[in-house]
Amino acid sequence: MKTSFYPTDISYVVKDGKPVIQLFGRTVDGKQICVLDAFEPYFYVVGKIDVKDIEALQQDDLMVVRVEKVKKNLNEHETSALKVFVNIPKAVPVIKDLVKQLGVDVYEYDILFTRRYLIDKGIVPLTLTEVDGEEVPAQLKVPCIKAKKIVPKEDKVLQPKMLAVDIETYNPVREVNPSKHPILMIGLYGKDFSRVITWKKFPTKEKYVEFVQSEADCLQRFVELVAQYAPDFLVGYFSDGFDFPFIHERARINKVKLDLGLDFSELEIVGRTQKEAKITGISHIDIFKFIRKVIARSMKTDVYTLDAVSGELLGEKKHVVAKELLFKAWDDNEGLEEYCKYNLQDCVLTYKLTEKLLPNLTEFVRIVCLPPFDIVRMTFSTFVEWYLMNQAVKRNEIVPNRPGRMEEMNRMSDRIKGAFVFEPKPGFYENLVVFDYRSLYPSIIASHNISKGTLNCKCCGDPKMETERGTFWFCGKQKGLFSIVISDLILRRAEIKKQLKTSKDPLLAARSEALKVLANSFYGYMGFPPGRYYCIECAESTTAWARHYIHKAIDAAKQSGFTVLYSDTDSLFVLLENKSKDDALALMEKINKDLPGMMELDYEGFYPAGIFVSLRAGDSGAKKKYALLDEQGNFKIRGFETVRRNWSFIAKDVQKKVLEIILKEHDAPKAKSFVRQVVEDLRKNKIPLDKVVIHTALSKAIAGYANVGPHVAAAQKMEAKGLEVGAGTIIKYVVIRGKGLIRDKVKLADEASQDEYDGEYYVQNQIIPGVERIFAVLGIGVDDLTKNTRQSSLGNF
DNA sequence: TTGTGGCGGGG
DNA sequence: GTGTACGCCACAA
Repeated sequence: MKTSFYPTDISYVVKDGKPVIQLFGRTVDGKQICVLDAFEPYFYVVGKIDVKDIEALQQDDLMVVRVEKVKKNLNEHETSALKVFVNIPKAVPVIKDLVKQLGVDVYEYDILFTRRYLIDKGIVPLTLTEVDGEEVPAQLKVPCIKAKKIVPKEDKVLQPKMLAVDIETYNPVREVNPSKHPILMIGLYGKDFSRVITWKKFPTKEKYVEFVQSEADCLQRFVELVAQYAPDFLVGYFSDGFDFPFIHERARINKVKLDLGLDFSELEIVGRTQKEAKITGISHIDIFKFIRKVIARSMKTDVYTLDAVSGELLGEKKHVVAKELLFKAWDDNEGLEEYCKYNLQDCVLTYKLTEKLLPNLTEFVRIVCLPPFDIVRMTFSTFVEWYLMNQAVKRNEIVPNRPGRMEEMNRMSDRIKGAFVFEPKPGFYENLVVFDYRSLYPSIIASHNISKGTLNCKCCGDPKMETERGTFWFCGKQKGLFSIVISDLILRRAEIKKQLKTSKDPLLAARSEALKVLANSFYGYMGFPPGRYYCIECAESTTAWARHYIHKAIDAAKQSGFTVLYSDTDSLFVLLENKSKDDALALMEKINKDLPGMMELDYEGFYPAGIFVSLRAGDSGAKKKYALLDEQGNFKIRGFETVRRNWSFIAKDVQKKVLEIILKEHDAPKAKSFVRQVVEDLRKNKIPLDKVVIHTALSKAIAGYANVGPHVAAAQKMEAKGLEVGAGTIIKYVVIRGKGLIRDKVKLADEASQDEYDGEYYVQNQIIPGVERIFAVLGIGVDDLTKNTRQSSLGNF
């Protein structure tokens, strides 16, 4: 009988001395199943040795089953190897040590059994798979099929059934302590399903609230409801680090069995430093981990609280309630309904976030070919590595070993020379054109065949590249693994981008993004010390070629009569002066004609005006600090770190307005008089109070601060008023007039009045630092902005 | 400049 | 579990 299903999770058991893979998933008609498949553990041996010597190896009940002679490639060169099969997975590390003692090399002895299975069978989680086999009885919560044959079927993906979970705990002090404090409520949210289980009764009309007798009952009911809902994904926010470890400990204390696993196994917390909560057959997705690792780089926020992340990605926030007073509400049984609402809303947000990011998660699962549980918890280097390993196996390559401790230490001391930066002269410029190399590092790796196995080959030697650590070249006859794999990624992405022009499918967009991110991670991976495919010569060559090509573009621009203003890594800023945009495009064509393979210089844009500022007045470099104005009137601002959260609105407003006047109107005197007006208004307390409020988030508990800065002083005042203040609390304060230290002059925002704020403080510490460097470029000093001289002029520029 | 310790997220 | 763990920042030396 043939069954089509989407695998979601994988594990294995040893039955009658033989390992059996358990592949959990959901069938096309929506039923959960488990597929059982026999699979043999093995590893490779390379070296001169008698097969009989290996066959004889045994230790207790761990033994070699058989040995096969195979043809493989090692570091991209042909070799003969022995494939050593052992009886159970646990035997691999033991037997490989025995083999190693015989003086030969061993490989692929640390690839997890379940992952080995996925690679070898080419099974892609979340993707339609067909199993041929009969149903067999088994001790599981779901029907079991014993596989005769299992193959990937169609390029269709699962819409997983998801359940979000969140807990609230009794928390009288600022400390998380599951051994002392009980769980008060557990929230669940899924499709057409809302529930908050709690064990103190109060009157309510909300249907989602369910009362039970005790904390133990609450935990018990949680287990029942999860089983009833039968999710593919159980989702939480920081649930590896908080919710599940807490639930686990409370269940232990209350003697409740958390047999959530589809094989009746209990929730398991593994790992010392980075905890992971595992449930057999159900994928526990800690969406926080995925967001911080994969999505974070494309987000604006710099804090990853559920509130901030939901706000940005969903436009929805947490339910507002005094969380730190929950223990009191519980003791007095007053206002608990609000906390239930809060609990449920956290689940809703967690659910929606996962729903939104599902295309991204799914694409990483499909590219890297690992279960969602693993993908959510992996870093980029492991993504690249796992992808390479998959490709290596497909190409009959033996996967290199990870470095030993010593080797890794040696690698860590190796630093490579970075990218080329041509620093601009600070100043105001008109009519700039920006070019950049499209995917510079990936395209160099692809075009120059940069790979561990093609490094300094014996058969050819061009072109050579001189680097800091020697002369390197890459084979011109045989394509290397890195280069093949990265070319494939680039081509696949180009194909998807074509499709995206006529389609808005979020899966396609996510796939394109995933491919890009993966390709961009290759360069970093080559210099990643714990990597299996570590190749410092490859990384060094990549940056050396990058410098070569950017210099080439700079030279070509100069030769065509352009003034080169600025260049960093892969981009080039030139001034048009008396030339046209067409001249710039012609220059680009000329440069592109000589580029090898997949390399290409792109026209990034034309900017009517731009300003480059220096780090400090007098400093020559203006690296990565500029503001450009495009033809639509939008700003492109880089490196102005002055616009920060903990600045007052007036400081941000003034900086923005000054850039606008200078770039759009080219009117320095106007910008100057604007600032002077603000300075005067501040000194006369004419700027509204809410514009001078400073917002700062407390990074830790008040007691943790050794020296009391202004925001800490303000926090102390809040505490004195009886408000709960801790890490993460946003402190809003105003600096008022007076003598002494700043911290003695702070007032809470809602207690200060319009006429008492210290205008001079704002001028010196908020306004001036934000615009000082911009004016320095125009030859206008701080005194010109703040001193009370009515007359001072500067010609138009 | 390099090295180390703590913390993020959650309540 | 055929395992090994991050990455950034503040602060010190």
